[in-house]
Amino acid sequence: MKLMVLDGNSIINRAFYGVKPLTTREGLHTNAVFGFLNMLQRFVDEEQPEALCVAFDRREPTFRHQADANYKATRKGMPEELAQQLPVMKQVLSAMAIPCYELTGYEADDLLGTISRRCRQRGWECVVVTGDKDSLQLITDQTRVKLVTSRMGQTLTTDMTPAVFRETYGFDPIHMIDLKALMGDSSDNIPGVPGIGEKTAMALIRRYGSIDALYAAMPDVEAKPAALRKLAEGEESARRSYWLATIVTDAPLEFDPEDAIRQPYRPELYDLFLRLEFTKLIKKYGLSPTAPASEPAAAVHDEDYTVTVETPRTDDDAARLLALWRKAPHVAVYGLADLSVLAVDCAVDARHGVTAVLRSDRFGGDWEGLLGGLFSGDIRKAAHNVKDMTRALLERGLPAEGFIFDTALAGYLLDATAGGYDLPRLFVAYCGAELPAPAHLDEDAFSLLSDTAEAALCSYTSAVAALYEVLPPKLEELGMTALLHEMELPLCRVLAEMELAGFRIDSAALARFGQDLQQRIAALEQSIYDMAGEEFNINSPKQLGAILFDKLQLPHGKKTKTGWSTNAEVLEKLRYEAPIVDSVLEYRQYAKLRSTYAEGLLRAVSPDGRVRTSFQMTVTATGRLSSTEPNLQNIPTRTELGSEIRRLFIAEDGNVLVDADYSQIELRLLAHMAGDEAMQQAFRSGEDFHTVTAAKVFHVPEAEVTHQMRSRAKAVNFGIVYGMSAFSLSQDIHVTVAEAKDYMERYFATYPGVRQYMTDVVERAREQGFVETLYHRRRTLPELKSANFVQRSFGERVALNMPIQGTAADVMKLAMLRVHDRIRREGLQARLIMQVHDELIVECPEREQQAVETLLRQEMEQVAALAVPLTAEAHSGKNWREAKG
DNA sequence: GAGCAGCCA
DNA sequence: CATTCTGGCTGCTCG
Repeated sequence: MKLMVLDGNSIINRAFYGVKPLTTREGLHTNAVFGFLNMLQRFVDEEQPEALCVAFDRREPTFRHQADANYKATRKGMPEELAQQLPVMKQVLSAMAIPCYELTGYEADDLLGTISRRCRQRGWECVVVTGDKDSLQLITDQTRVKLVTSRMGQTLTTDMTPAVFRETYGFDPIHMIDLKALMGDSSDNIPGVPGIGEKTAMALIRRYGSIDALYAAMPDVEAKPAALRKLAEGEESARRSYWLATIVTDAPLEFDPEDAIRQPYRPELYDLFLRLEFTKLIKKYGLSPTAPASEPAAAVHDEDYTVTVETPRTDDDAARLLALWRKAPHVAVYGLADLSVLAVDCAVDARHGVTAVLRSDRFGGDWEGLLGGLFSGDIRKAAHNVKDMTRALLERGLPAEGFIFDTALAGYLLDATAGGYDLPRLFVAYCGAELPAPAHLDEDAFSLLSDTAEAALCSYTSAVAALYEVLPPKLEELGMTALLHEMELPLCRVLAEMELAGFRIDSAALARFGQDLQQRIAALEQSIYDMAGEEFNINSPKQLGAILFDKLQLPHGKKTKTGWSTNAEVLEKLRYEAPIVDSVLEYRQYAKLRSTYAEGLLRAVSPDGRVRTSFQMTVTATGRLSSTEPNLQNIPTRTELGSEIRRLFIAEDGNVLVDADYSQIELRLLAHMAGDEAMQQAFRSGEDFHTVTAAKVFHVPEAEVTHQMRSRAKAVNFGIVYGMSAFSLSQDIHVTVAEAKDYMERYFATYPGVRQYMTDVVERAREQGFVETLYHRRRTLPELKSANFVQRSFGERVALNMPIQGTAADVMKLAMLRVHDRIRREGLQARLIMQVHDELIVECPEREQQAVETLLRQEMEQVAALAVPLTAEAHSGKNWREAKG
């Protein structure tokens, strides 16, 4: 028979810090409970114990505290969010019929000791699960300690048997007590022998086994004279520490291993999980409600307007609804991400509406037919997050047409810096009321809580309908109607197809690349430790700073909020001070490539060998897209090694990648918008713009522009777009502030229209409270009115940058629509697969390569008519790096 | 989650 | 006076 006993406090503590905060609608914190249950499940699966129980600490002082005033005196209390979850955890365990033990005057460790001993007496095997190394002293042939550690965000367990322990420590488990008696424990405030550290203590215990044997051998103990003296002086402290560190195995606990034999869950577990909103767990544990849920009834929304809620069950029901929807000027749709449940809100007349709740689990007819009808072009739909709905539909081979409005996109256009556009938030902001029903909708919630989930779904759908009444006039007022209908909405389809297409990646090669890096990292790690004279976590800026600036006394540069900066810029300057710095820089480079790119990307590869990013349309303040899970817009390119990653993004067999990018689109837009004749002329000349700028700024013929002159001109060119100061420019190109100021002065003299534009745009922004792009995308700028200099300056830089970056984003979005459309019109198999702000990637059969290169260049260049030419270059290759040209 | 670091345009 | 260049996302540490 096997019993597993958990150290409740240790495990819940790990769960708390390992799981991101979760709160229920009632405001109950649940992350630690959730994490605990997940870990518990894992342990049970691994061990399959016949009996299971949990031991907890009590708050009251223990016998150790009473004997020693200092014991654990420096311990910090647990955070309130965690403390709240302890009683809940115990309730859950009780509902799972898992006994919990706690005993006044004793710590959980003592209960673990006592429980494991009783198991031994009964001839049972015992597994102690804890994150606390103190318990290792309990290891015997019948008692194993499952040591839980967290590394890199995930939970690892090590099974410590007597053999594994000896292998690791070099002495028997019971002598953990002796070790602690010598070295002490700062977190528990156990003194040990003052002056004896881990290294010495380990060596002594390995040699002598116990403190009794050690002190018996005095004064002939093999140790340095200083250590010997400390040992002699510290004997009393060591004996006392030994006693404090010894776990009790005979606590007066009413316990018999039989008590912990597994029992079925109790019925109250369902309600408890419901309150904790653990709907996934309800399903996983196969729980069901004690009382049947009631059927939904018609919902009355307000006095004059009645809504009937109905759920179609047959094809006849569906046909009737489809006919109704086709006649209506529009309907509002909202549904679960997997389209298993949807609600469609439709006004029948001024006083009456119908909300249809389409449930695949309740529908007996042709479900695909129903969805196919609903999402065809002859029903006009307002929805929330059209791109995601389109992706879900296309993924299932269904049509995705007739979307006439997107509440999330509208919210984004109206206020690009609002921070989020979920329905409850939009409803409060634009309809001035809370959403009537709570917002906890996912597939699991739905299958379990039909009435509440349906009510929530209906209220969400009615919110979409209500927002469709209020938002369009607001958009119209700001001149953004076209932006929504001609740019953002049609782009949803393009992006959905791109996401679905994905990007093929050579995952075997990526895995090898990661392993190579790992080897290099391991070697560097060792040499860094050698140079530092100790082991530490190189990934921790705090620990690294301590080594570099305290121990090695290297000069420190910039400070951060928490200490001295260790970033690449600082380390670069220290390169020649100490060889360790170079190794750290190299280590950082490899570690970044390995964790973010090799491992990170591998995690995201689908079984078909492609990675599928998700494009976010409502995140950036300027109108750009962003890419998440994984982010494919920041794949390395600047360093040789980094760009190896790009080599692993490849075309399908028989296909090529065509990569087209705009050349200096932001500067060209600046030339256009600022109306600067000289700058426009420079672009029209077709010469290299940075060289032309350098020639003008430094008053030399273009042929005499040096590499350094060009790169400085380039830095000024880019800096201008960001509203850069002379100080930052000086930092950037490593010259004095005075020189930087001089360069900027000469730049403005060369392109006077730019200075005028910069003054005008900020002034206009101050008057209007916003800036906008050529296509009327808008960003409000309350910062400009701030009394705080930092805030106001930020506002000014944003005012300069947003119209340029934002117009570039608009132009690219329009180009994407045109490229997508032309590919379709020409009947090509090519498909757009990526966008990286000024770059588009198309994957196509080899035979289409020429046509696609031409098409991309033409559509990108001709999408906007500006005072300067827009130019795009296209290159092809078998992989991304090659296609970059 | 905050803070740091580092990757992209 | 205190700062010092826009817009993103991810991984890691610390607690």
